[in-house]
Amino acid sequence: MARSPTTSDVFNAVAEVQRRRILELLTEGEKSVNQIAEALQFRQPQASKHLNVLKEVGLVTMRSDAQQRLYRLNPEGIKQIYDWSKTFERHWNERIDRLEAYLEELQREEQRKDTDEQP
Amino acid sequence: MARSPTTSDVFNAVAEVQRRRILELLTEGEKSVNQIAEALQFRQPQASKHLNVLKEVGLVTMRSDAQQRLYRLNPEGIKQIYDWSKTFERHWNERIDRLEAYLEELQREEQRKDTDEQP
DNA sequence: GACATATATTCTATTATAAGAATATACTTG
DNA sequence: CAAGTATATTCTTATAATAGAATATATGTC
Repeated sequence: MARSPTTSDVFNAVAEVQRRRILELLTEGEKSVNQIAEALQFRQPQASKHLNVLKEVGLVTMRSDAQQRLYRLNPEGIKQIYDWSKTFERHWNERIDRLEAYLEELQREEQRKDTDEQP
Repeated sequence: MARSPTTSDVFNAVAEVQRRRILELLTEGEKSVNQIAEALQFRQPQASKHLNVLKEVGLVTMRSDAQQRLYRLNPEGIKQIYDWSKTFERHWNERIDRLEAYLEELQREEQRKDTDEQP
């Protein structure tokens, strides 16, 4: 079995760094294919291909204006990734909690040492 | 040029749905390779291979206990994905704001119609 | 050391890119 | 309709991955 197609879901679509760059660029607002290609330094066909993948998984929407195709970020798609990653949130928070608890413990030890040295 | 290796970063690593399932399972706590394989219904070699990818990108850590290899979730890796997706947060919030504004506008229109019908 | 348990590695077959080059399509304007 | 502009599609090449099967490695026990 081969790897899942890039169009199978948002996770596969954003695995490609160039497509993440497109999404980041589109936070500035709607852009044409050529604007995207120029800004990110790739050739027009590559821009079209990547945009098509993003469109298929719903990460962008497209509208036509004369010859131009204007692509716009569809944030709902990225929210899927956000929601999934957020389900792990308590795990890294717990880690930070444990680290903070450890640091506080160190401080208490330091203080105890200081007061012990007093007499 | 081919697709980036699955070990190139966390985004490529979690593109595979089976690896996401492993991460979700590991939220329950540290587990051995066989426990993971059994819980997720894949064969031992596949479990080992997926776990190795996750380890290489830092999404899990491993420790040895006799013959067993115990894998544990490393949430920092998922936080990278969370942080990236979170930079788009204002976009889906704005969308919801616009939707709410639109719904309120509809309601006001309904009310205006109702009062117009009164006389 | 022989045997059992737990895990990792290797090999194969199938599938799927991603970039580049060339070409095709769609729309606009003179 | 011819020429120009903007974008999409096709074809090629090189690379990579996933599952399965078979095998190798490491550790524990008798």
